[in-house]
Amino acid sequence: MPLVYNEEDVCQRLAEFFKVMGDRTRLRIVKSLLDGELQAGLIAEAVSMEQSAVSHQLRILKSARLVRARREGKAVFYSLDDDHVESVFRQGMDHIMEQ
Amino acid sequence: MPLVYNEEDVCQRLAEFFKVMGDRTRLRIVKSLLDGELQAGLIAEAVSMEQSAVSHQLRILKSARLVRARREGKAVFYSLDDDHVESVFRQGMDHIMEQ
DNA sequence: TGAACACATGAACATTCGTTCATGTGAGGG
DNA sequence: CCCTCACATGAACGAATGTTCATGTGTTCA
Repeated sequence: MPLVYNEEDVCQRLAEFFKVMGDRTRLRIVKSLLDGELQAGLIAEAVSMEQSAVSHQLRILKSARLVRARREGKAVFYSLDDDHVESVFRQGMDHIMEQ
Repeated sequence: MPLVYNEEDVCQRLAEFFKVMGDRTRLRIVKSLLDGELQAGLIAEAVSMEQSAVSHQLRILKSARLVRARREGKAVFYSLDDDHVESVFRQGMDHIMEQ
């Protein structure tokens, strides 16, 4: 894997990242994780959605490295993967609040 | 228009914003505008795409207030609408460059 | 006014996406 | 072992998305 990506690859990968952020359900999940890790079931409760739908979205968030999972017995805990996710979330808020 | 939005609305509007950022073509357009305004035709040239396709995407970017347009004679010049667009772009880069 | 240029827009099409429903998997308790 | 709990996954369906092709709009200049 090269250290420097060409413009095409960068925009492609960046687009994939933002595409994952570009869904209301996934953003509500991310939002529910801003204060720390949460058990999968509680996330579903927090966003008032079916467990299955949330699980599908968690899978997408995990594949894109926006969240990470940790198993503890029967439960699985999810948390934001790195600080940039929160940064982007908040910068986006700043943008939509403007004007 | 209220000053404070409820969580649902925020995530909805935020998702719409990121959805617009979540396309390779549009990101390449945004990228081409990082250094300042550019004539529509030159943007199409910069991203090596048909004028029509770029125009459609510019429309979407403009509706979402990511870019703004300025007409000067026959030409139309586009530029990023506010600094948050660039901030989000760069924060996104930081994220995908990590690891 | 009419031709040329720069750009916008509408229809149509293939593709992608998110949800639901049904079922699968893995861990713990009895 | 078998049942239950917590979560994951696959198929399928309707909805949304991005491009192309054809055409429309608006501005300049002869």
